[in-house]
Amino acid sequence: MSSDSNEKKRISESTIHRLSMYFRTLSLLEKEGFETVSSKELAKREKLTPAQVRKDLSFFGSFGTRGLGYNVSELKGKMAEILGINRTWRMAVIGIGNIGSALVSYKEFSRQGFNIVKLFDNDQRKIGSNHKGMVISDIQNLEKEISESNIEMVILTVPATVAQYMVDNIVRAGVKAILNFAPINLKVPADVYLRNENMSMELEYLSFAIVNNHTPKNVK
Amino acid sequence: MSSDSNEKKRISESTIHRLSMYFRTLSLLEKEGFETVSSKELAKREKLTPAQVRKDLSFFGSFGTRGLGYNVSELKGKMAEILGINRTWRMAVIGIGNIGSALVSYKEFSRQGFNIVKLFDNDQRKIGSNHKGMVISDIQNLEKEISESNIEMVILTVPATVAQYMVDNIVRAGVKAILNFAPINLKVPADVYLRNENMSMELEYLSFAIVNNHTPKNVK
DNA sequence: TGTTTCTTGTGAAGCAATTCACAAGAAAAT
DNA sequence: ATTTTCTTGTGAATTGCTTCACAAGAAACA
Repeated sequence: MSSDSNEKKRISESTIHRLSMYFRTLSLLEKEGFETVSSKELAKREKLTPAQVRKDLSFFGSFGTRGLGYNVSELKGKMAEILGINRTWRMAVIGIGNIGSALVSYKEFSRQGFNIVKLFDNDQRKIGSNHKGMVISDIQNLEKEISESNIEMVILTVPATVAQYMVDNIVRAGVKAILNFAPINLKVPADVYLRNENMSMELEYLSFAIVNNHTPKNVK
Repeated sequence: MSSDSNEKKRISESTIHRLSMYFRTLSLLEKEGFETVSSKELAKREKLTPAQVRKDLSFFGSFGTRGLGYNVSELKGKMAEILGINRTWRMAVIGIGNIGSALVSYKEFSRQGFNIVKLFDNDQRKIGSNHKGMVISDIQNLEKEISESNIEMVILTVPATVAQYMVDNIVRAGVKAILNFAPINLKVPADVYLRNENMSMELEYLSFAIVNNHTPKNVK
């Protein structure tokens, strides 16, 4: 038995993040012309141990050949499949301010198949205007427009004060995943996935590291 | 003894991130008018256990009063001190593209004392122009200008292809901490702290979660 | 003043993640 | 065909992180 969805393997957050890293590195290796790669080489590029790499992969199957390593493009494909990025995702950005509008033009997202297809704002001056080939919609119509346009993930870049209110709307629209940039703890129902991108927190980590001469560095 | 810098306590990354969260929540509690707070209440707001909160704090001292809890503004002060944000930091943003220029205007940074005081780019059309009250400098002069202006941290928002080259310059300029947005594994000397902000990785996590019906959700 | 109630701070226990170590399998070399 | 070399996949050991559980201290109250 293998990909039975009832096998509730509890995969750790770190393992998933490392899969993303493997995917990225495999893409690079593919470009560089490598046909195969060993866990040793993969580990070296990620600053991990070979055992870590093999263990991570082992949660999902056995993809290698003993004595030889992994086939680069095959493993890349497997990673994409596991991560759910062997397809495209339709996304909306909510809040077209500084960060929001920067993310709309962020090439890395579309390159990975995360396609931003709808923009929302509450500012009358922005609503109806054209932004990177898309018309900015009124946040008032969010529920209706999101559920009609098959959007499964949203990026939330609104001020912290209104973030929870927006989340409630987003959830009602049937969205299942939210990437939140507002520095606030949001509440979502158990079946909705929420990730917080907190950039100040990263700077605070650096600040802590400098001030305390912290040793476990270069993490994440 | 207690705050001796030679006591190399190995504080985990997660603990440090939680300190940031405590700081944020304490600021909120202070605004809401609370004088004291218990580990129980703090934990509830962060979706943690009270023991976790107390253990985290215990690495740095004992700040509470048994039977009563913690004094909100005092603890907030301690957190700021530990995180090194009871001061301001002079920062530079390198690469004034979409993301870079959005971060220059990102209020949350300055609110936390991370002051962006210098901008760099390599685009002749941008160099010399005024951006949010600052003149964009030529990346050619980075080493000289950074070391002259007392900058200890930089935000790196350049394309992945030139990121390592820029890091080498940044390091030579004496910068001790880098927040990198380029999706690439950078090499830095052992005494330089590097954090990677990888937004695609967060979307990939969400994608994984949806596709695999992942259970440990709402983490970080 | 004495008793009750509350909450901290922290060793010990429990759990989760990482690394070790090696058998097993496959290719390459002789 | 046989031996050598290489590298995977994985239980077992280890390390690290979180939670438990409780003594100790402080306030509140009678």
